[in-house]
Amino acid sequence: MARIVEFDQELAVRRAMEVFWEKGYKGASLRDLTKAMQINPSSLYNTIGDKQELFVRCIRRYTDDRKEYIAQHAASSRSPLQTLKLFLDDAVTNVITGERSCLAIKAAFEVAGEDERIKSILKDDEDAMYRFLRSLLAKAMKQGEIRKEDPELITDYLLSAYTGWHESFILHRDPVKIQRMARYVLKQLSR
Amino acid sequence: MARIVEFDQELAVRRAMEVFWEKGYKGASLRDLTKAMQINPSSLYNTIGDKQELFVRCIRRYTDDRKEYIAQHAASSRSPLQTLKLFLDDAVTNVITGERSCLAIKAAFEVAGEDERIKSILKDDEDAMYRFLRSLLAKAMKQGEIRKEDPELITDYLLSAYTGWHESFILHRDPVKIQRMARYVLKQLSR
DNA sequence: TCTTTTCTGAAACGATCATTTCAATATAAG
DNA sequence: CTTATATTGAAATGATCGTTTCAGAAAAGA
Repeated sequence: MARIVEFDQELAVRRAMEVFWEKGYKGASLRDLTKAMQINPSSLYNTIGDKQELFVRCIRRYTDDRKEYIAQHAASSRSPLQTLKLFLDDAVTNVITGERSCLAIKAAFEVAGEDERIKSILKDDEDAMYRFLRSLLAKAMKQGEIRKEDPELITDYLLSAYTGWHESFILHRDPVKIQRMARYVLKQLSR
Repeated sequence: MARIVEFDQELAVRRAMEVFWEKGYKGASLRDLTKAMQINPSSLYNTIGDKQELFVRCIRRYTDDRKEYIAQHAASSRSPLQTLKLFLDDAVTNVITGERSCLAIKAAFEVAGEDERIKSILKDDEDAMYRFLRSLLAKAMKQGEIRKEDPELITDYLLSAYTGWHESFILHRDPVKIQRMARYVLKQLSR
């Protein structure tokens, strides 16, 4: 037979993801990408495909990481409200420590209007997060940990707020502002 | 003396704005731009400047339009709550009828991390909106039209939600979802 | 070891990028 | 009308874009 593929695809995609994350889809050149991936363009095209396909893989990798996060917290033994608090803490941390914001949100605004595959992956990602939060909120309400309301509305509210926090942090770089908003969300829920 | 500038700069910038709005900063080529502006690249460089400068002008034009909107509603004779309702209606309409989302938000996520001038303009824009809403909310609270709360927090909440609505609409294209969220906001305020 | 298959690296591909050049053109002042 | 100055359109600039080509290196089976 013949030679075997030498480079680690998973690692290479992870490295490409970092480049897309920082520069955006259009802002990342194939030179940037292949340099970070430490492979030759020919290797990229022989294995993964073109730039668009690589981006799809990167977005999938990013959202898969989130799916894992959700799975972990969904199986948690903590109380719903405690899980929710942890989730909000992580959300705040994500916003105020990420230099380059959130890859999924950036991709939504940059290319989801033109690229159906990307849009579909991001939609699935949001849906998964939606189901997780809705179920969490429903449980917390049932157990009387938070005020009873339409859990779907609250979920939409949380997801919207998270996106807004990212934009706010890009413009103002004010961690306290984000933390205050998160605290307010929690206060409103338990009030 | 000499020849006078022939093309209408204001109109040309407006046309360029549409291109940036649709394709993003990096996605818009100078061919796209000058074709839409109906001018020659040399005219662009002799009057406005390079691509970045043109983008700055476009973003300024966009945010100036918003400033005008704010000024109109700030001087309105309606009650604070009525103005707020109108504002929310406009926000929903903006989200669910705009094919290309919001130029300011897209620019924030695409370039505000790297371009200080753009970031500064967008920050000023957000600050203006912030002051308008805060004052509106404070008045509405004073007059007992809505529940008394920290008006700054509610303002942050509203602005965050607006950004999130845009992302939601890009992914789901569900107008009813946006309308429900807006109605929920209002319900929560007056409750 | 030899053959066969496949991957890798360097180079080159045409296309398009943002930007500049410059001669022809148009206008206002003298 | 002439002259001086500025704008315009067409073309070309070098750089960079995403992608492909291809010879040579590498590995597995015979």
